[in-house]
Amino acid sequence: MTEDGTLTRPPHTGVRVSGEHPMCELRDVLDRVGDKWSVLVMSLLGDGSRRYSELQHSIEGISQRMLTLTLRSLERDGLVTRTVTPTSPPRVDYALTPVGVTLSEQVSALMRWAEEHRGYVAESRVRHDAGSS
Amino acid sequence: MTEDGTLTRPPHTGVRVSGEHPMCELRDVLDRVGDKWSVLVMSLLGDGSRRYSELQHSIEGISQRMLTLTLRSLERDGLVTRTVTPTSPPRVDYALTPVGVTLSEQVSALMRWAEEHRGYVAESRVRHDAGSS
DNA sequence: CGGCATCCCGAGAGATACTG
DNA sequence: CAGTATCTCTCGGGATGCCG
Repeated sequence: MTEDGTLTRPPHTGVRVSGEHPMCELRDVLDRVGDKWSVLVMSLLGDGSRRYSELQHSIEGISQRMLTLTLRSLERDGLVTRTVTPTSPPRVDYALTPVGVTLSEQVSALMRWAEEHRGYVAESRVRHDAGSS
Repeated sequence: MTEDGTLTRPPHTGVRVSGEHPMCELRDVLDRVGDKWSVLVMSLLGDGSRRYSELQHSIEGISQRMLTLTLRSLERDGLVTRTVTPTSPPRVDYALTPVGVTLSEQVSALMRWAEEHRGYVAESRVRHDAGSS
């Protein structure tokens, strides 16, 4: 994310894999999925729409700045919608779009993988760290 | 990754989602998947084992440092194996473990998602950027 | 060939303060 | 309440140089 508020993905170092795979578009998705806050937000919105403040309090440790930046980015990509209800005090609700739902389902698949293999990974680490003591 | 060479995921700011979801283990996976180089390496190893130098030349733009760090990290997590053949000159081959293969399959699923929806995301961005001119 | 050690820089995360 | 603006500082990661 750039300083000026726009969320244009900056200078990918022009990565290119041998077999001419379409890695570029994959990177966009991976940047999304790899983003700490995006995933947490999408995970919460998977259970239904939430207000800004609900998100802020549900996600322990996120700053206002990062929450806003994350939501703007998700909105820009058409993954979440932002609905303003101009009451007083104002109310803003966020929800996943249909496409956003499909991505969050992919993330769920990844969560399942994580749960299935977390023991294995943990053991591997212990074993590895013990060996190279 | 820490300075001293260990790859212990440092100070996660103690993220915790409302409903006591097991986000912690998910983060490990997402850090893996979100990592630019890890994914590229696993993608290449998905086609069979590779030598260090093959990986380095196949992945345009990766530095020695990053390739080594990435491989060590993947090895530590039990996702790739490192096989040294002490010939002269020495030869080192890397390959996915069975569990590594299952993760790379998840990544493939994500790639499919990316291809299916990349047009949508691109359009959303254009539309959004046009609107908020 | 296949690394590790060192120096260095800039993007990006957090904290804080202000606004419609 | 729901943001924007600014300032600071960490640390990911590139470049370079040396070892087994």
